[in-house]
Amino acid sequence: MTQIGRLSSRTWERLLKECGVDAFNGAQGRILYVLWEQEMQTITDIAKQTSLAKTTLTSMLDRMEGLGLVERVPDKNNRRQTFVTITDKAKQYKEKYDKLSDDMNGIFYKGFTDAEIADLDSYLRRILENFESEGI
Amino acid sequence: MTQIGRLSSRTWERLLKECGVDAFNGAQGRILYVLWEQEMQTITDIAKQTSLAKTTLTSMLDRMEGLGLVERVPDKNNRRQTFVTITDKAKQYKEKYDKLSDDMNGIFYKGFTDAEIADLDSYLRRILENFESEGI
DNA sequence: ATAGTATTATACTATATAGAATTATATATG
DNA sequence: CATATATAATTCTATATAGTATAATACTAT
Repeated sequence: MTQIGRLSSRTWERLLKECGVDAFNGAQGRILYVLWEQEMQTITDIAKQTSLAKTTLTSMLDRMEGLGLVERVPDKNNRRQTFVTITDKAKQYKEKYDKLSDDMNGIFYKGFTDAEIADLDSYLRRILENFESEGI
Repeated sequence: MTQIGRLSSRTWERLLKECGVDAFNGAQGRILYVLWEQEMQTITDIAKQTSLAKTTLTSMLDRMEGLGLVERVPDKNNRRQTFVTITDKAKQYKEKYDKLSDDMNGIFYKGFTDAEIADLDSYLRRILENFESEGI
């Protein structure tokens, strides 16, 4: 699984570059993905959904803020926490992202039936739950 | 799968540390793993088996050489290539590694039957083959 | 009130990862 | 033989990732 992770990460970076998406890279794209689902989220929320450490997100979001992809919005009710929201600029890339995401899946799941994909998906979810139940 | 990769990478690092393995870290352990299988390999061989880029291995092997885990041995028949071999020091850790690897699988596959594990394994191999057939 | 604990995020630091360009060597071809 | 091409590894550079330590704020129990 580590190997697949590396190969798909590199392929994903390449696909983005080849299709002229130079506004963000692969890792940033994965963060944008969860923000497209829900525009306003705390850093802890994003950490949970991406399984990234919060320390990683601090610097990632710094860079993405510099690129004009996201903005930090202080929460007035809880001054410890900060909301992150995507900018209009980032929103414009969603369609292209979805298309490339499909291309990626095309490589990934070549020769798989829909049932097999669903099957694998359920295995992966179970593994994620195993980590969760270990408090990881 | 990216999420699982991150969680298991962090868990793997933690397991090694908790069990007092401070001679190498998780990423280095994965390289040692392929060298335990076959002691003498070129850097290109290792790159293929780990799906790491050769540039990554250059610096990884530098560090590991510094730690006394591996040695570079020039190939006398082909001066372009370099063999990498594990040291006796590294060999001593194999048993502990295997034990921790089992622990890791225990978390990963909790609640899985043997048949399900084999099933998932075959899906993952197919995905790896998909990348290979794309020349990735 | 306040002391202790939990939560949220960041700064700092170290390692991992990989692309582009480069160097050295080997192999193929005219 | 000379030149072009392929292969193996490295250097250089940039980003991603996460751990430890820290700071600020919120919550809880007395």
